[in-house]
Amino acid sequence: MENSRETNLRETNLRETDPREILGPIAYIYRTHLAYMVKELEAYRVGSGQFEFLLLLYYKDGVSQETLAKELKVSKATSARAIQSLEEEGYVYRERDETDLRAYRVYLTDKGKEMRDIIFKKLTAFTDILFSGFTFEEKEIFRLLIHKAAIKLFEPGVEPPSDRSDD
Amino acid sequence: MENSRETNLRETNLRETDPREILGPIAYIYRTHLAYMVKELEAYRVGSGQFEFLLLLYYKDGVSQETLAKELKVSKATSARAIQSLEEEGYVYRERDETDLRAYRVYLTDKGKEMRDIIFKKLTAFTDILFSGFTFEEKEIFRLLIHKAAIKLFEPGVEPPSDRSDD
DNA sequence: TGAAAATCGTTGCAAATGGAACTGACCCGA
DNA sequence: TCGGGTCAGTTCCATTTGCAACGATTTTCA
Repeated sequence: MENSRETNLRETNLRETDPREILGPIAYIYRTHLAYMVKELEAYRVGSGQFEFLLLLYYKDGVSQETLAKELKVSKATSARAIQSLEEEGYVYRERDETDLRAYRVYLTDKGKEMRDIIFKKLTAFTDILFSGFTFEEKEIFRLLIHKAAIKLFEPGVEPPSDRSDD
Repeated sequence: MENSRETNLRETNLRETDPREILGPIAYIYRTHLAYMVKELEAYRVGSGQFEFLLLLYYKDGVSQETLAKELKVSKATSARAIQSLEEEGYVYRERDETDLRAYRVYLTDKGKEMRDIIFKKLTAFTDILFSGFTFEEKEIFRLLIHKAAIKLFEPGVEPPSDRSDD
């Protein structure tokens, strides 16, 4: 909002984007995606919230439960229980952080690493449906824009917009 | 989309889009959005899953619980309980469908209609954060693309991709 | 027409989730 | 160094959710 290029456009903000047209599809895709993965990974005893932790570990191995919670935007209680389940199923193991005895470091087991291709195959099958009819450019634009949007939420405390003086 | 301009490009589908880069941000935005709305609507005793039903009723008043469930991609049990809560709080009321005595028709009360501006204000505040730094064109492109993606999931039965012969 | 199948809604049950309280460990400043 | 504040993790409790079974109604079709 601090650059002035946009404000020079003659029809910049005449029409405000309807928030339902953004958040509705996001919720719909999220729920469909979740139900899809639950069903696909049921045979591996990987529950609804758990595969996202595996996905995160695939490129950030050895992080703490709290880090996982923050990156996935779930409570640390949920993170603890998901890791516990994954540990019981043999997908991850935990070691105490030697430099911080409060924290664990969560690592993938061989079994956990073997799930990578399986999970990715399921995810790709889903995004193939999602993106059927998209050109490659459209996929890239979408990827860039949704990333650009999501990182706006990443700082803690974006959510409380103001004092609730509007009611 | 069916034009062949893209297939002439030399590097069309060489790189497959990483599904995590799509579904990760979607889950993150969804959870942040949900937590945000729960907190903002707590004072009105509108729970986490309930405001989405109100949003749907704002442009589809008088539909059945099952229709609401399908449009929001939740179970009909969840839909029934959400409507029950909204009814107890005085936001909606139900009438039996005269032509189908199994079904209800869910209508907004005056109190429910009054919530519209409040909910929209909260939603807009959230999308303002989400879209801060977006040009108007980017917002529109994003809106179009996410809608285009979501409707791919709308047909029942898209999720089961095939027989599970991959494990 | 009449029985089987499908549809709408409800409820019991199990799983997932967040908030808050709690324990143990770390950190910072007087 | 020691005491309060912070942080990682766990657990209790309440809420939310989906699935499956069920009752009541409607639809289908032979």
